[in-house]
Amino acid sequence: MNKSSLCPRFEKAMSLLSQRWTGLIIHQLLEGPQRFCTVETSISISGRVLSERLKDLEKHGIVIRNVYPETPVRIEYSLSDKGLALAPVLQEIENWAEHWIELQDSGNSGK
Amino acid sequence: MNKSSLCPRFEKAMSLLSQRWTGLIIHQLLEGPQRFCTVETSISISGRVLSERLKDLEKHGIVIRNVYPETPVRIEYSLSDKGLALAPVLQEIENWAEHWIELQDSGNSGK
DNA sequence: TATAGTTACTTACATAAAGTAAGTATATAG
DNA sequence: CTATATACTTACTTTATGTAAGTAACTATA
Repeated sequence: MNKSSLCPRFEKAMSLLSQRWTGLIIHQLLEGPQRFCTVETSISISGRVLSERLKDLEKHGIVIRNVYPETPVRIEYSLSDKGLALAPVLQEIENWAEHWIELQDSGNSGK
Repeated sequence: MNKSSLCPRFEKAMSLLSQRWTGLIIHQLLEGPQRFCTVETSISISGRVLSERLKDLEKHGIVIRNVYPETPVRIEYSLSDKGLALAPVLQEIENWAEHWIELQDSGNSGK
């Protein structure tokens, strides 16, 4: 019951970032603004869940939905400053993965 | 279809870390070795899922299960070097949360 | 010896989240 | 009018998680 030991900001951040796909979507958008179908195929997420996640991330001010009334209309998703600020988090995960994840099996690394 | 754009190590790391509770469990264990019930109550996770996660994290060499044949037997979970190496990731999430997460509403921060 | 308590789980079942596939809306091209 | 494309939404299935009860091993108390 002592959830009090956790910083509520951290807890909120974790509830966002520990959702499936959220990290990969942000990582993908760090490469630049992209369309729905680009993200969809890049990370092999289902359209249903991508739609859900993008709406959620937009609601949290992490992702921005840009509509270009071209012909045909083009919609691009990009990261806000809040979203771009997550770059160091993803970078640290990459660093860790480089050092500690082995590809052959999923067992423990002896490094 | 082009999953090739993702580093497979990173992808593997994300599939672990983006599971619900994984981050909070590691964050909790960064405070030191702890018993099952301590983790359970600290982060309000259900015993069923905690058991599942600890087994998975142990399998991946991130968590170590220490059995002390005392009376009564004491079982403590701690982080391996691989697990301890995740500290910078959690730290970056904390930094981000400090700067960008507001507590009142879940909307976008204007910072 | 019987009863109850504690820890670390496991099992059975219910609900929530995610995957799959088809459908809709809007627009252009032919 | 038909076909194509993008960005979704909807209906349905599968998987993950939550809840609550149960089990195993041991201790403490009556």
